[in-house]
Amino acid sequence: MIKKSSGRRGRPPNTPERRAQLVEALMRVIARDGWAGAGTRAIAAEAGLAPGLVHYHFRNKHELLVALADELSRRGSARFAARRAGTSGTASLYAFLDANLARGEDEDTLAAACWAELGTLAAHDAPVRRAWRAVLDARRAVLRPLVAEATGWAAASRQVTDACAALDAAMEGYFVLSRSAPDLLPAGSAAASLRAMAAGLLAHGEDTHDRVVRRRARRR
Amino acid sequence: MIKKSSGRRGRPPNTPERRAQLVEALMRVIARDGWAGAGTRAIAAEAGLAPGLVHYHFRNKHELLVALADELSRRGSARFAARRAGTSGTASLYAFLDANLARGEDEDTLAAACWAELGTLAAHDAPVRRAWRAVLDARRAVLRPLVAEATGWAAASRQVTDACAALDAAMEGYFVLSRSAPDLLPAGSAAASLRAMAAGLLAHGEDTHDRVVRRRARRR
Amino acid sequence: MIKKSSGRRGRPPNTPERRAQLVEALMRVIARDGWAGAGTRAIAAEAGLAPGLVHYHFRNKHELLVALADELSRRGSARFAARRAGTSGTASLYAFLDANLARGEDEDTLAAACWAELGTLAAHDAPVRRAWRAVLDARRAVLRPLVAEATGWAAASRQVTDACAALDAAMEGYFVLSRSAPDLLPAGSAAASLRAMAAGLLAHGEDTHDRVVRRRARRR
Amino acid sequence: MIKKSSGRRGRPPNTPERRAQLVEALMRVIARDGWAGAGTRAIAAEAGLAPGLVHYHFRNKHELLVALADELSRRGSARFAARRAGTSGTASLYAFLDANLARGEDEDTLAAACWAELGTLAAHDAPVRRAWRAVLDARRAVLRPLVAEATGWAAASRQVTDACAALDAAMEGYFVLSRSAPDLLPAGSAAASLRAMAAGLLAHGEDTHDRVVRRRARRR
DNA sequence: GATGAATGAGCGTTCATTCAT
DNA sequence: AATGAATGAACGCTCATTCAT
Repeated sequence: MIKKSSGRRGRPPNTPERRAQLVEALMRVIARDGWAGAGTRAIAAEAGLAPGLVHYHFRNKHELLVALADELSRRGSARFAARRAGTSGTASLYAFLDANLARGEDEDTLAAACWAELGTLAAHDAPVRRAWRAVLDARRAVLRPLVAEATGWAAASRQVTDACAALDAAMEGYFVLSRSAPDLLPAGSAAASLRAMAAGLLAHGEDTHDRVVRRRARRR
Repeated sequence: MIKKSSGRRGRPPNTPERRAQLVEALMRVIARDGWAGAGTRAIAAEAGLAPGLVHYHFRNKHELLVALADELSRRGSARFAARRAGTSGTASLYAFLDANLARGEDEDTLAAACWAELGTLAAHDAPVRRAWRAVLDARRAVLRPLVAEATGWAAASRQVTDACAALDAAMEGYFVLSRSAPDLLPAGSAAASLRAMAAGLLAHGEDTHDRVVRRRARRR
Repeated sequence: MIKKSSGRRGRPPNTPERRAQLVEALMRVIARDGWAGAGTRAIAAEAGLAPGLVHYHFRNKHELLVALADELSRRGSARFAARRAGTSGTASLYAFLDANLARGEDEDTLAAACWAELGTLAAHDAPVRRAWRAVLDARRAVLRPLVAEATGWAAASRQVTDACAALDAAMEGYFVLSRSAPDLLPAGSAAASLRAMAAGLLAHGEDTHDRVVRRRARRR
Repeated sequence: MIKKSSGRRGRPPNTPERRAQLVEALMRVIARDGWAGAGTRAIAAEAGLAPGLVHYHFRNKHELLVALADELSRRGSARFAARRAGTSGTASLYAFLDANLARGEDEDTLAAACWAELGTLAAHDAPVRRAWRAVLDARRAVLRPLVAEATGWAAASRQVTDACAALDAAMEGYFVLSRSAPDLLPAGSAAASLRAMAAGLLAHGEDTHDRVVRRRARRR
């Protein structure tokens, strides 16, 4: 039971810190051993806490996973915010992609590994899927206007939707490959290739856009 | 050693059929419940066989997983072979991409789901990684010349390597998303977007290629 | 197929050969891996036969173990018969002890290992105990008159019984130690020490005998 | 590393008690059903505990077995210490033999049965062999000076070594026979016969000793 | 809040035994 | 007689979860 303040007596609640501590430990364990290696005991040990604490501060493992998804979301947003500063148009879009895949000081290997793992876990576990999906949707809410701005298309258009999906997919795939076959990804190639793919998508959408517009014009 | 007599009489072996049957069952179970749900008992039940049979026909679970990787490889090769017939140049490349992602009669949802699962499993399990990687390498051996042919670049060049990696990543990501968030992928968008991204990669490589060539020219 | 003659119709029964073959294989497996390592498949493999044959020629594993006990008994009797030839009195007794423990051409390491294993198995398995006990009783029937002859005591006397038990125990223990701690038994020490222990038993019995006789005399 | 906080509060550990409880249960199960019957579930049931607890308090079954060996060693030492009090020379040696085999208040049937089982297990299982052997060596370290004192021979001499081995073997064998054929061992015969055998060994060694001394004298 | 024991279901695997061919 | 597949119980072990202290 998460008793929040208790007024006077008793010790001060430290549940938020403990939860953060455990989520942090979970990230490290997943990055090292995958979800299969993330038993409650292993997580607690990684956090330097007693095993029983996991279920004291989290109802169950799902909740811990959901908390992890939130943390990943926060980190991603922060990275993007830092990179976006002062950009606009296509540059903003590239800043978004770089925030996810570029090597550098703000690169977050742990988060990438966890995100890849979550993507697969989400397939079979409804609560996890909901949390993972929430993050994805939040990210999409950021990405969509960027694509719209970079192209001039309507944010709700099919072209934008498809391009966003494609970029999501490419990023997801890079996360997976960078864990399971890192030697296939020359350092720095991911961010550059992603920009190139984005460019291809925009150009393609452009063509489609033109065709659609022309077709509509003809109909009149 | 007495040669097991080798006389004819006796029950005829059926291990190949059983192995295929079990691999097939494993695909269905993984597609439905993920690797975490693919216990030996569940696999046997899905195949309609007794639990003990799994370890009668496979030395252990890893071997079953390796057999699955082989099967995925075979299926992928077959799909591509069918789609490639009579094409050349960029069309062959597109045939390759479509073989992996296009909707249609030859689409293989089960295989895609398993492949996504394998990609994550491979990160923490050396034997699985070896099997998975062998498939990836085989696929790369097919993809590389296709990209080279479509662009005129040297097959061993950095541009080709990066483009292949990018296409691998995009496909990988589409597999993940199509399981965990299928509603985000409008039917048919994957194959089209992948072509667009490929085009972007080729154009980008073209630029790089030109720059490299020009730089070399200047050096003289 | 090892079809021997076929007389007329049907094949000639070869169950006795097969049984011998399997018992022989069992001895080797037990000597190498102990009873715990003697699975039916391992036994069949050691014999170069198909797994199913074990239960074709034996009702179950117990029966195989009983057959092993018989075989051990036959071998022991044969070794003693060879060594006894032309001896009498104490020499016969020593021939008996040597037949069980002396190093030499007729030494049977496999049999010794199996006998040690059987001794422990017999404790918890009634059918095995019966077979093992039968062998022990047969051996006792040989040993008792030897002790009686070497000492002049009545074969049915308590002294003889105790001496036989002590010799049985010492032999049993030597079998165990020679497997689990062979380096503690200097080559050749077993047979010599056993003779010395036997001598001690006979002398002790002598004392007891005298005391008993004297006591009886006094009573009159 | 965060030091697990080490605050006082929390459930007090009880692993030592539980381990003792489980070792005790293991002894009973082995005495009743042998090692083959000593599955983790059976042991836990005998101890009145949940099955999972076995592996909570012991890393694995081997560790439990090693703990059993330690316990047997402790019990044997205690019995001997009690019987040895105030004795010297041959009487101490007899006290040692009686501690292992005499009937009486301090007799430990369970321990004897387990020791017999361990002796056979040790043959094929390296970790068990190490534990069993450690006990054997400790016992030998006690026995050797006793024999040396009772005879006046050098503790490191071959005669002493052989005599110790013979006594070890005899005790080992009595343990086996007392389980698998108790009716062959009249109550009380074991301890008496063992003394007699020991006497025989000492006398025999005496002869050998004399012969050796004489031979050396002649050489001069 | 915190600790570490307790619980029991489930996992991969082995195995004696039975059965179809 | 022989072969090799089939069966299901059991094993050692792990784990999320619960609970007493």
